[in-house]
Amino acid sequence: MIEFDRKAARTAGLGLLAWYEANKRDLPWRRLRDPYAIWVSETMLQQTRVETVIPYWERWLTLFPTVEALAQALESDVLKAWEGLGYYSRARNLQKAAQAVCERHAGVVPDTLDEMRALPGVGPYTAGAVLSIAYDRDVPAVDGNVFRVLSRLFLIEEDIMKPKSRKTFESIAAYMIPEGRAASFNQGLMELGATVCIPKNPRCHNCPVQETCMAFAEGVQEEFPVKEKKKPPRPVDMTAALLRDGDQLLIRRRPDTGLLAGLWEFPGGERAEGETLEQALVRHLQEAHGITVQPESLFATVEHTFSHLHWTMRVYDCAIVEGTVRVSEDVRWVPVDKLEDYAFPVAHGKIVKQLGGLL
DNA sequence: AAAACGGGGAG
DNA sequence: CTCCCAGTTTT
Repeated sequence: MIEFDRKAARTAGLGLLAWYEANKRDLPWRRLRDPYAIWVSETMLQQTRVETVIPYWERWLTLFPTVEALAQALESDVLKAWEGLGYYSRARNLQKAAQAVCERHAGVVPDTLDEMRALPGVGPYTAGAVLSIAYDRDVPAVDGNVFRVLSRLFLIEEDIMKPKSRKTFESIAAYMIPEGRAASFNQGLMELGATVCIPKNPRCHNCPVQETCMAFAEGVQEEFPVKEKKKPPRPVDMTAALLRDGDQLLIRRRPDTGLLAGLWEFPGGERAEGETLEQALVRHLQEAHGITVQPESLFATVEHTFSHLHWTMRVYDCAIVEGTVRVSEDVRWVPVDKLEDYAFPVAHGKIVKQLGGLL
């Protein structure tokens, strides 16, 4: 099984709890006990910093104050409210989950691990976080901060990138929970990781559990957690077309699955092997919209890095030399000053920003 | 087990 | 520039 110092774990659990109660940050979702509001905050906080989330969370609770409101909202409004937060499946899943909660649980966020886990977008972390914080259940909530803090406290050398190591950390975290106090303990563990036990240059001098930290005792806190290196983003040459009709520009909605699902963009696509950028653009517009275009001038170059790929997107001012665009629900001519009504990924939003003096 | 899935902030 | 963050889903 897992080896760790049980006595040290209990001591650290209590120390962390006391430290959190005395030092917790005043975050807006900590002022409420509404399970829905907490669930929304936990979903937004996935891979996203607190400071980034706060304004989104406040706007979200105004737009969609209840599970019912979210369930009944237009998906386009949901995506617009999420615009810029990234990982858009979180927003789509959150709405689907809200609809499931209305159908299966009469609009009440479930209070059991199994029922929470059954909702789309709710994994082991979010289920544990909502159950402990909103319903005071003594279950662990293990995120990146917890991996880091516990790996240092107990000198755990397992690679945190491997799925199986989650169980190790959940077991330790579960053991450390002071009975009935998981809400504060779990948040304390994460708070310590976010403010003191940080990845680089951890502030061990004002750590409440320095006494029981094995990594600090050996001066190796910077070496933890053990994490395998991930591959660099793959470079992709992307093209996009500015097609004009009077004061209007052509935009289209991306497919419901895959990268940036459901967001709007300027038409174009990846350059294939052995193709020039202009050839790629002409091919994509022909294939997708049945028109032949002529790239006339380079309007802008936009760089954007995702976790797994890097776009260099060339945006061309184009003329349609043959055919007519078939408009639909997902392909529209939109006046420049109405573009802000649509949810764009950041890369295409950069294009919108540069459109100012165009028309 | 590995890859896909965004975006921004810190050093 | 590199690394990393209150992760989940799909392959």
